Order: sequence, then C-alpha cells, then structure tokens
Amino acid sequence: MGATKTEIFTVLQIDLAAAAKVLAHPARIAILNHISKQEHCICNDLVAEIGLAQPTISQHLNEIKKIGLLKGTFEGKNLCYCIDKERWKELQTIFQDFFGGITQNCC
Amino acid sequence: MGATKTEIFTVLQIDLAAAAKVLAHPARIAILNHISKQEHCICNDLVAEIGLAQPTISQHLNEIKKIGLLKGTFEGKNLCYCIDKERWKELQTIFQDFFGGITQNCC
DNA sequence: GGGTATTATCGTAATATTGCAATATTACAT
DNA sequence: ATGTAATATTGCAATATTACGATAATACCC
Repeated sequence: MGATKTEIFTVLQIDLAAAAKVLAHPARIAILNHISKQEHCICNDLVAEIGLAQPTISQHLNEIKKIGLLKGTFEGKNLCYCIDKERWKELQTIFQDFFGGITQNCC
Repeated sequence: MGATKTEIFTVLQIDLAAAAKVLAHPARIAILNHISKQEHCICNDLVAEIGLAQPTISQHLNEIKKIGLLKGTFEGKNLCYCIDKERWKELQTIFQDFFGGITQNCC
C-alpha cells in the first residue's frame, strides 16, 4: 500500500488535488512567479534565477506542463516558456470555487 | 539528496507551497469539502463518509491541522472539527494573490 | 472501578517525490 | 559536417508521503 486510492474520490477532488500538487513545491511556485511576471517570453534564466540544476528545473517544468499551465514555442534557438492563460484562469476558478464553497457555521 | 532545498526560496513561496501541499491530496479535499459544508460541527462520519481507515483519516486531519485550517473542540464525548475561517480566508487570499499576479503577455 | 466509543500514535510496507551527474537530443550556427 | 548552446532524458540515491493493522490514550457512561 501507500498509493493514493483514486477510485473513492470524485473527478473534481482529484483534479483540484492534482493542480494543488503542482503548486506544492516552492521551486514550481518560483518558476511560475518568474514566468508570469515576464513581459516577454523567457527561456532559461530559470536555472541561474532559481538555483537548482538544469535537469531539476527541466523536471519541474515538466510537472507544470502536465497540468497544461505552460505553452512552449520556439523562437530563434531558444525554447520559450509561457503561461497558458486560459488554463491559468481555469485553475484560478477551481481554487476560487473551492475556497468560496464554505457554508459551515459552528465554532 | 532528495530533500527540498528550502534555503533558496522566499518565505512566501514556501508558505504557498506548504498550503498547496495540504490541498494536494483528494482525501484532504474531500475532508475539507465535507467539513466546510456542515451546518453543525462534525466528528467522525469522515471515516464512513470517505472510505479510508480511521488512522489514515486521522493523519490527514493532522496535516490539515498543521497549517491551521482546523479548530478542534470537545462537545460531549466527540471531538469536533471545524474550519478555522480566519485561516481559511487567509489562504484564500494567498491563492488569489498568486493567481492574480500574472502580468506576462507574450504568447 | 470496568465497559464502550472515539480519536491518536506507533510501526511498517508500498509508493512517490526531489535532486543531480551523466548522457542524449535538438536547433542553430559556421 | 562540426561545433556550440539549450533543453530533455536516464539512472540512481535520499527523502517524503500514503495507507493501515495494532495498540494506546481519552472521555464518557454505568
């Protein structure tokens, strides 16, 4: 045992958890912070910027990509990572709904 | 190696990641969903409600407690878990700020 | 006190995550 | 083709998470 029992949860719960998992590491927050504040597409200052090895950054980028938060396009010889704003807003809404859905009123 | 390098990130990044980590498991989402929709304090229907063993639920509750999202008080013989609304709103704001802080405009 | 119900902790096994060195791939130069 | 710079993949070690049976602790009742 030790694996998450996905079969007993709703799709929504699993999706929200998956999105949260991507945000559950400071390196990925730092990466998203950095990318989301660039005027132009950035490539990989990230390695220098964040202070982790290149393969590690690459792996984190991959995690972020997996939930669709990144669009990567080529521009010159450099890969260009950008936030996928549609998906960003989607996740924003999911979190908003989660935090907004509190009706409990006891303690 | 394998441990997160906390020393290279900002406190804000680490805090947000820690909050996200709590939400990064469907069981904890399910628990929070359930508690946050109760009119009255609930105790442990959670074990029956969610379908995980009692020690597992207890551990998840503990994780949620660690970031201050739960207030537990005694009422009769049953422990009563409630959402700490102050903290809930705090986290809501942290996530809102994170998602709202996007200025990038390229792809 | 003894019995019962609820919650917490301990111990342990299975699995997942994190990080990096080494290596491979890709794209563009010359 | 050869060289160079950027990114990805592989392999592996260290650590963390998830889950649960067994057991302990706690609060109530009689």
